[in-house]
Amino acid sequence: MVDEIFRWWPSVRQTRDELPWRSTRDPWLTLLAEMMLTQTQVARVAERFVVIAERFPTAEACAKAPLSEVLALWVGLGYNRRAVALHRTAVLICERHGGEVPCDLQSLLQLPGVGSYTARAVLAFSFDVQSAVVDTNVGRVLARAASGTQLRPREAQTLADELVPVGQVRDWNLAIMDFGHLVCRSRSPMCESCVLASSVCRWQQMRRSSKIEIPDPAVGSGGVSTRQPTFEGSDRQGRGRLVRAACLGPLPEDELCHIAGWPNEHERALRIADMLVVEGIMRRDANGCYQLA
DNA sequence: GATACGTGGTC
DNA sequence: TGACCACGTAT
Repeated sequence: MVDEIFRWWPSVRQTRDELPWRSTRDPWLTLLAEMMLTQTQVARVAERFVVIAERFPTAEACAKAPLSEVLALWVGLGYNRRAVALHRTAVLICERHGGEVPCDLQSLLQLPGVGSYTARAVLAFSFDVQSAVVDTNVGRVLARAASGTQLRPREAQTLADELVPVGQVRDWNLAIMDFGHLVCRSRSPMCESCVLASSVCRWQQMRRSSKIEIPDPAVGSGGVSTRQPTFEGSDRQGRGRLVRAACLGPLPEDELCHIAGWPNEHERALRIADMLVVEGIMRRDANGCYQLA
């Protein structure tokens, strides 16, 4: 599988290398990019990454900035609690590691907002540590091509670790992610032109030798995300509106429900605002107004 | 292990 | 056009 994907990769590599975080191996910028990319599509992160990376070229620069500035830079990306985690992580990197991103898995996992994927991404992309990243794309490739069956997260990680070629950690992880994104896509995978289809891919083998349709092994598999409830009218939608509005100025308590888009649900808006306070995204000022923390 | 978490894009 | 999809971490 490794050889086939590496033979395919050059056809897309140049384009993919234009993504701004691919032109650096700086550990802090890699960590910043991966935290921004958490559950957020590449296309929407690209522009904003350039802005934030320029403002916070080091962990120290981020740690010294007020959280409200980090939040204001973040707004529009979604999952605003990641901005709080980023700021805390920057502070912790300064306190615990002298301002340098740690290069071991355990230390990285201690940082807020850094989980299995992000920690390994930093190791693989900026430290050349033997390590495999399993994001939704990689998880899908592994389930379909390497296994042919659903994988638990642990199994997916183990499989991924076994594949990493010595001395090509960064390139391999980028290549398999690109492959999952562009060829082994979630919907309508390009099996017709896939370099794995004729030989390696277990799912294709099963489909060829079976009369009935074989279900996609990537569905519900480890590392592949599950769907979520409707956004319209959800708490998340109201939260997003409150945080966005708070970037422009303090929010009086009695206006919260209108800003959240629920004119008749004052209680609900207040509950959401208080959740934002608990999460460290907002705070109540002396006037009882809500503003960015 | 189920659920919450934001926004923009596709069909 | 409204349901569906991409996209990891924390609890």
